[in-house]
Amino acid sequence: MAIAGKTKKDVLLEFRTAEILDAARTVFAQRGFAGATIDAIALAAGVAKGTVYLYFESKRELFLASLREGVLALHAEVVAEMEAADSCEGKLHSFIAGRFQYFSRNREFFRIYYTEFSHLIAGTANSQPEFQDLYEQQAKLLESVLADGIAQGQLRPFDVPRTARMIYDLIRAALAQHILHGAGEAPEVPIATLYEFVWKGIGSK
Amino acid sequence: MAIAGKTKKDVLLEFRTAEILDAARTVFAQRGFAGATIDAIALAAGVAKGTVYLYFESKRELFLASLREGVLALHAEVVAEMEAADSCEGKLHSFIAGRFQYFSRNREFFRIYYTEFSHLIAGTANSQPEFQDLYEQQAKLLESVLADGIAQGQLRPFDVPRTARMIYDLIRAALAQHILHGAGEAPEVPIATLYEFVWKGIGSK
Amino acid sequence: MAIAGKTKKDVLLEFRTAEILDAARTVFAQRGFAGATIDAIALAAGVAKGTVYLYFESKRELFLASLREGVLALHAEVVAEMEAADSCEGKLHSFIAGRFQYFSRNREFFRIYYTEFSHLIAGTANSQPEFQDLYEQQAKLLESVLADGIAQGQLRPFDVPRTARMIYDLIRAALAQHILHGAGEAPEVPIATLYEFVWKGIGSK
Amino acid sequence: MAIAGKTKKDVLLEFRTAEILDAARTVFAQRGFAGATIDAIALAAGVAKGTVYLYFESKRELFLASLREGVLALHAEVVAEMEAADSCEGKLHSFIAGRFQYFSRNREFFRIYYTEFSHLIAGTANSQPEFQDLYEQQAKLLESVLADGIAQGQLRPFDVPRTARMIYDLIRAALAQHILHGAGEAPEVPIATLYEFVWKGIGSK
DNA sequence: CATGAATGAGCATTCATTCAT
DNA sequence: AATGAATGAATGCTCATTCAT
Repeated sequence: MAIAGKTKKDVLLEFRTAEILDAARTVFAQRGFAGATIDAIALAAGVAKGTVYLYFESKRELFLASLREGVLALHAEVVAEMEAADSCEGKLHSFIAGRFQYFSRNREFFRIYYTEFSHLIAGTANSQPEFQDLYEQQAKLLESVLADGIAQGQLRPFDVPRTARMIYDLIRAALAQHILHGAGEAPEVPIATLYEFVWKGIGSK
Repeated sequence: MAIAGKTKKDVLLEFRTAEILDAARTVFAQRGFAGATIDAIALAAGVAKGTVYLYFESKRELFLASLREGVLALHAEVVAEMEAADSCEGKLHSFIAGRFQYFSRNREFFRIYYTEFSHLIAGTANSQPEFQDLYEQQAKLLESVLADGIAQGQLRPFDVPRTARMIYDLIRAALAQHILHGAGEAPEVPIATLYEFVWKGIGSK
Repeated sequence: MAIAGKTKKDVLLEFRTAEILDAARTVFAQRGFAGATIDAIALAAGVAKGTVYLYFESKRELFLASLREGVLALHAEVVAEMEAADSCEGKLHSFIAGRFQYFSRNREFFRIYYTEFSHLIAGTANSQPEFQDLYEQQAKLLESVLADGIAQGQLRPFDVPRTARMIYDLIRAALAQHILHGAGEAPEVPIATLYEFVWKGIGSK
Repeated sequence: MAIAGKTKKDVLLEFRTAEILDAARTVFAQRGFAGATIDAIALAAGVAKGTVYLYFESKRELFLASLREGVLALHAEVVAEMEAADSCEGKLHSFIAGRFQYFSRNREFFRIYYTEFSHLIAGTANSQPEFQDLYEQQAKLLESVLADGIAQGQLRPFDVPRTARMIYDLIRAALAQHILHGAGEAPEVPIATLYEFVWKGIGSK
């Protein structure tokens, strides 16, 4: 009974949180951080303005939460996919394909993801350290694949961190073309093009 | 006399315009579009707030003008550099190196350039058609090099527009690392790394 | 049984009321009326926010109740003390000393008492007639002593109501110095100083 | 010409400042600090909300300015009046009478003056050090008169700072009765009553 | 032409109060 | 009776834009 009571509360909490988070993601994606208003988010979530503040401390916090949630889900999915691959090529392919698949299912989220990581790179406004961490987490994942590839002689030696960031940014760029300007095209072609480009760019021969 | 009078006027007009444009570039670069105020720009330009509106219709318009000016200068410089190169590799190298050189001399400008093209790609808030044109202008320049390379058999056949945009965005990303996080490092190494990566990625063998 | 049941209810009612009233007094004293929140009071009282509204109509009402309670207790104590004194001087001294003693034991309460009577006098925002009554009750007590003193020839004739209010306010001011800025000093000295000043000020010779 | 131009500007500046300050004084007096809104002040001043912020940094700053202005004017007037008196009694009388006269001409201002000094004494909310200074300035003025009186043997020896504050607060209390509840009565009677009260309270015999 | 004083729409945040459970 | 989630009105402050001088 105690469990049931607690669960009921938790369900509501999660439900509202998700509701608001979803609305926030949509509005932030459409209008950007500055352009989004709490009013609009509350309206989209179907709650009153004050309710948003029961679940999130501030506009910034809400924004970060919506970004964090998406990035963590992306990361989890990609990691799972990569673990299923056994070769170095396979892992790289999973890293790329996993991202394409995730964002194909979360198109609106890509806008915030792309924009905010651009801001992070440009050093504009935010500097949220947590942000840098999320970025690093992604890059490290790629670094480890590249380092393995070099160790196994499949890849030529190169500056791993620099190249990892380069590839990471390249994928972001290709994703932008596909997700935002791809008009619903199947992801196989761009994935193949990108994978080939990258593999050739770093391959040993 | 009519000519002289008009010229004098024009000189003043151009002078003021340049003065405001310079101030705007600096302030926008430092604080971003939302964070910049007309007050700050007017102060930096040494004119009164109202004067800014005699030369530019709105804050947005001023921002676009300062961006346009920089992009056109970049374009002109890169085109000149590329024309001096005769081979396909040389042109690609010039395209990359020219950008690094331009932005090494116009570091503050890079922030707006980078951020705003990110916004353009993300489709956030602006959609200024003129903007899209500036982007296309850059991409076309690259496309023509790639197309030539394929025609001459130096590059393997691939989807030219897609790849051109991908490379273009990759260069932007590498520039961001170099200009914003490179701590004054010489541009030769990142240029070489990037060039090699790209050339291998699209090369015929 | 009916009596027992009702009593049980009443006990709980009184208990809750007192609990909330105490919490309110503390919070109002610390943060002032505007600065206090129902949330904070409910927390301090160990009840839920909504519960406060079961016992008091509004924030203002709760504030008034906590003030009233304290003033009535003060009044009762001072009256008892004065009745024990037989001379006119003694009664005046009791009036002053009783206040010092009461507020020495209810320091936190003094802040609301002082502030709110200031507001009452200044005519700011409240005008609660009940409030005026509490004030008058105090003043009348003093008036009767003064009138007696004049009747017995110990005091020179003067405008009794005006002087009573003046003395009353003077005591409030001296209390403020003692309670809020006295750093725990013994009350004897300020009581003596004040009593002497007043007695000389109104004495017949 | 330069002077004229500057004057014109200054005149406008002073005019607006006074206009807003007047409106602020009235609104603050009627509704208190918390109850007053910038909107209401702007409306009363006949300007737009934003204009208020061209002349004053914040609501608090505006409030302080309106208080400061009044207190300084009061102080200047009282000092002038006291200098005209040559005896110790005369100076004390001027101190009292000057205040009654000033506030008779600035009734609305008395509300802020009274309330805010009460807050200062109660230690509520503000703590603005400047505030404490204004209070001290008044008290010192009185202290010097008392110290002179004792030195000349006209007054019995007593704790000067404590008594000065007591008298100062007593005057505030009497002023409150007269200004706020005196129904336009002539000031002579309360001045006389108060002066007599004080003089007897501190006199040597 | 240039100025800068004035405008007022716009927005994040708080909190007393209500009411379904 | 008690709870606490939800509400939404209220407000200080910013800043792009205008316009009288």
